[in-house]
Amino acid sequence: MDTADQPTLADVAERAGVSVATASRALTGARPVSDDLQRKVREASKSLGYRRNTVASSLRLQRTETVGLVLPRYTTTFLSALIESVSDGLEHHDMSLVLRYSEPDAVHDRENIESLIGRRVDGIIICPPSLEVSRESIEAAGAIPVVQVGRFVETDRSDSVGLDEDRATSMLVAHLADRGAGRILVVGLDADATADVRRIRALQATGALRGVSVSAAEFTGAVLDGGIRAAERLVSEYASGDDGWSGPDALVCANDDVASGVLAVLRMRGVAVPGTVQVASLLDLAPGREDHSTTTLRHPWPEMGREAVRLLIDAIGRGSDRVARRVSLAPQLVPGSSTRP
Amino acid sequence: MDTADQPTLADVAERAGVSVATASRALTGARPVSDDLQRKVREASKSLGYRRNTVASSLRLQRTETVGLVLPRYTTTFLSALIESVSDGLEHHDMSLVLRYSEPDAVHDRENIESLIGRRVDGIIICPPSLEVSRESIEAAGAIPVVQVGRFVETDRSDSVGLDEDRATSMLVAHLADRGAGRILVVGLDADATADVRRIRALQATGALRGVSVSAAEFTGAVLDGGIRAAERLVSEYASGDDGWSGPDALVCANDDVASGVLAVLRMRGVAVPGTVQVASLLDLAPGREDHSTTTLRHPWPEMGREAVRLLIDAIGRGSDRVARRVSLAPQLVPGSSTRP
DNA sequence: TTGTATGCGTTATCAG
DNA sequence: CTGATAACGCATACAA
Repeated sequence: MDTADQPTLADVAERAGVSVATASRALTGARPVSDDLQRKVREASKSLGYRRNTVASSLRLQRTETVGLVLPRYTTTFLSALIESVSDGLEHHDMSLVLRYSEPDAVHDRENIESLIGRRVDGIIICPPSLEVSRESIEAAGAIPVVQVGRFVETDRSDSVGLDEDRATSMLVAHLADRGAGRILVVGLDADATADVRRIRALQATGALRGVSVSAAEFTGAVLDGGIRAAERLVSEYASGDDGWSGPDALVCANDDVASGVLAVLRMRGVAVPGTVQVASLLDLAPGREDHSTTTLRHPWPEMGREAVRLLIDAIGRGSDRVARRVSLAPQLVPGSSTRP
Repeated sequence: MDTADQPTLADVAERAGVSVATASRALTGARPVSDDLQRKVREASKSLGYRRNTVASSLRLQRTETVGLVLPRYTTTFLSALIESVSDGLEHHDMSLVLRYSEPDAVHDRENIESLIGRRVDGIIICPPSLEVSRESIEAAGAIPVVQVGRFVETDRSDSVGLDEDRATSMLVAHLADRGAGRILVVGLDADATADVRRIRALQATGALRGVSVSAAEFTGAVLDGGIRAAERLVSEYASGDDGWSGPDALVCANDDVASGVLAVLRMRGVAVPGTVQVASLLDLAPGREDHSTTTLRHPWPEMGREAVRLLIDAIGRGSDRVARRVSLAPQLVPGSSTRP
């Protein structure tokens, strides 16, 4: 049996006793077809188990109904949330998703883009793996629309969607200030890293508006252990005798991990949280879990994915004359028992 | 400027002063081309920024160098590990990955497959979202090779790769028995669910070989809270006075979450772990984290992805005369402080 | 070794 | 409304 191949439109047409043109029109609905032939074609199609060959169609239409998604290979919950929402969004437009991972390495990144262009994807969504390196990859895309998500590399024409960092910090500072904080210490941000410096400055800026002082603790690492060490230093420095506390009245941690470490130590050493010190985190590491032990900021990855798709579809539709758009999404403040009610 | 289009092979050929055939041969290396023309074509190609149109190529070759990956939409770390490893594996073969999520719903599942067939993917890797529903979807793939991964639906021709469940349970029981356990209680498995019943039976079977009794606690849920409740019942039932314990000397939990709950309660109530009772988990929920607080089994998702790709590539190469292969991978035992050294 | 011509499966154009 | 036919861009059988 050599009929293993999929039936073609010609097969359908023959079976229905019409031309391929009519068969095509009947199936796509691009042009009106008489009810009679319409029915015949549909029947023939069904009885043969015909499925349109997307490859041929793409070649003819110069459009693949496909978008490429390029992600750095951090195995985090964030990125899988992003993948899912992008996949979802595309599905609504009957588009497919081709996925590629990139190392933080120039050539590989570039190859990914090239390969996607070779496949003639209609658009690309990329989370730039490296801020120094990805620009030219992105620009290599040329006429095909690109949307950056999460991270952001300055380019001429690409849209981007990211977190509204200022909003994030101001939400958190406001939350603490509203609950009586007057002296905030930042834990787990590295004053030698550009991105972290920006965050610290942003915290200080909003702090100033609320009359709250914000300073950064020495960097001890942005993981659980770093939180533990930072908290132990705090306790040895500020906890005097029993229940006395001359330290900051609020701690802002880089993420939930750090906050967990901090919380564990403070409580173990008898420092009341949130009574004496409030603790909050800038980044929810496990959006799945709904334990409200720490007040934290949930980054809107699913929403970012949706927005990226929206921008991309729009850009695809609109052709080449566009202006770069940047959309920033606010994080969600998830109150927990580490700050006052 | 209407030259926004990508250059075609014809453009390259013209620029190099050769026929398209020669240009094609020079670039693909399918047939020998004189050094001189070889060079000319390469140059022309580079200077024009030519990139082979994969769509046209696929149509001609009847091969897309693409595989579809269909996943249920559980946002777990497991699946992202799977995606990554599949993506990796495919990359080694210069193949692309098109990703689709499926609901546990028949029509949607079927549509995914149909869409992939329409795109003429060379193969499909699928984690069946529902054991009842996916069979016909899989069989709809017809001539194109399918590999199931993680879950397994009985079909005629599809390969599959999964966890070696028997091996998993026996590893865990052996680990506990080697450390003196003689009476194991299973926590967090549901004696009313088929899959769980099989696990319980498997535990009992290996227990019998080692002279260890295995019974299952009443099902209180397979999450943290379930572990807590189960442990509290145990304590109230078996903890007599101070430090007396007449209960099981080992607990096997459905997953790390349950184990965490159990551990917290036991330690809080003064039951020594692993001194009096050892605790282990059947499923490592956060393979990323390296906290060794619980002895647990790490499921080999990355390896499963690799294996799935291997099977698929092989099946694609081999054509239609194949026999269904099933490969089972052993989990990795990660010792932690909840069992004895 | 190189060139010419054909077809992969669809869709759009242009006549009827 | 319908049909014949010409692309889409590439790779190969066949001829030179």
